[in-house]
Amino acid sequence: MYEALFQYIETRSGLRLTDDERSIIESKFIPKRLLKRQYFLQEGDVCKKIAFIVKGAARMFSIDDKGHEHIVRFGLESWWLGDHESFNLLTPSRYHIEVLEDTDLLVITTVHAHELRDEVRAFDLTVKAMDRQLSVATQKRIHAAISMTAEERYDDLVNTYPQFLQRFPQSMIASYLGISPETLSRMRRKMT
Amino acid sequence: MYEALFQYIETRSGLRLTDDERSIIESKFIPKRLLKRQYFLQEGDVCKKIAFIVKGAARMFSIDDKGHEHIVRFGLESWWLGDHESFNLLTPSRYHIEVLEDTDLLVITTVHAHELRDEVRAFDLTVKAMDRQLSVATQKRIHAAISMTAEERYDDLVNTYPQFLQRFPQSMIASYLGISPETLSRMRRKMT
DNA sequence: CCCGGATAATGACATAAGTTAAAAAATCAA
DNA sequence: TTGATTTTTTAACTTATGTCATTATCCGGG
Repeated sequence: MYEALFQYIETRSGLRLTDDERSIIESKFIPKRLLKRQYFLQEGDVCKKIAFIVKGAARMFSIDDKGHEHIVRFGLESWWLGDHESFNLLTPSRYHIEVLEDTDLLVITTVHAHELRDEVRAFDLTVKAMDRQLSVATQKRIHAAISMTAEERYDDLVNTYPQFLQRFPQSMIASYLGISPETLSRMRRKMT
Repeated sequence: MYEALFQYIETRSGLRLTDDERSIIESKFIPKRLLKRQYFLQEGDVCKKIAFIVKGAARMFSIDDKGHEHIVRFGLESWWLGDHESFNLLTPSRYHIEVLEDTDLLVITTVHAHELRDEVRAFDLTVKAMDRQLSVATQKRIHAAISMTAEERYDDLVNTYPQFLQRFPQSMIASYLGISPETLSRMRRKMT
């Protein structure tokens, strides 16, 4: 269960974890299994935990006043779940986080995460690497949103995250791209 | 010149800087003045430096194959300039960073920034706080892009960054919102 | 294997936003 | 101040995308 996380930390940090450090990590992360359609976070709650996905899939989305869902982020194996905005500002979240398959998580609280960054250098380096990676990915997504047509954004997604097409239904891909499912369906027909 | 930066670090980190630390910081940041329309970074260059804006304004933008400019980010006093993607991945930047007024910067290299994070704890905390703030802001912007109409996005900008309307021409605001200047002009008329 | 619910595709139409071109207004420099 | 340049506004038209309704397809459970 924890093996995937150790692997992840070693790869990201470029450091080898000692047995001691592994125990520390095990003591701070709690395993949790969610069944398909269960929620990790609901709108209005403050996000006080983040989770490493060992196995499974999830989405983070909002619901607007017309009842439409907007997917801000997907999660798959070795990704993290949590609402950065709520987590960092301690404000009620505007989002839901729902797992789309039966999913195994390793959950850690804010406090434990801070402690762990101080106690295990590899973890601190990992978080820094994640922050960098996230800032790259989000900047790309913003650029895509303001400068590309829906078709170009879809192309981009197919190239960047081909696994999304296998794991998520088309209507959710459309929501992630910020277009209606009908538009995505038409685009796909035209492209083949 | 450095006073604004010291202030910024003390506020963000919640720590007081010693005279020693101030000297270290001064030794790593180089002051630089750019005149209106000069570039801090050009497309194709690798971004190896970031800069703190002491006084002035800037924009980071790309140019697509139709010659249209797309503004990804603005910069004002106490903000930072640099392309995260190029900076973190060491790839050639897809963006230009241009100052829009005569601008005073404090510039630091990647290497010096890393050293400084190790040597001055307040600086490390500041960078962490900045990363958090950035992840909040970018998540918000992504959500806005996929879930709001152009009009709602403009409203949001007016509330979140009212100073933008004073400092940047309307055509650049439109570019930042991902709409044509004509559309923004029409929206504004309708709203009054 | 068939049924029923979910997901995707399609068509007709409505609306939002882009494009092009021209005029009006604002800004800047001599 | 004035003339030149840039920015903004406006209008007519095109294109992209959304909406609503309907049909087709897929898929899992009996």
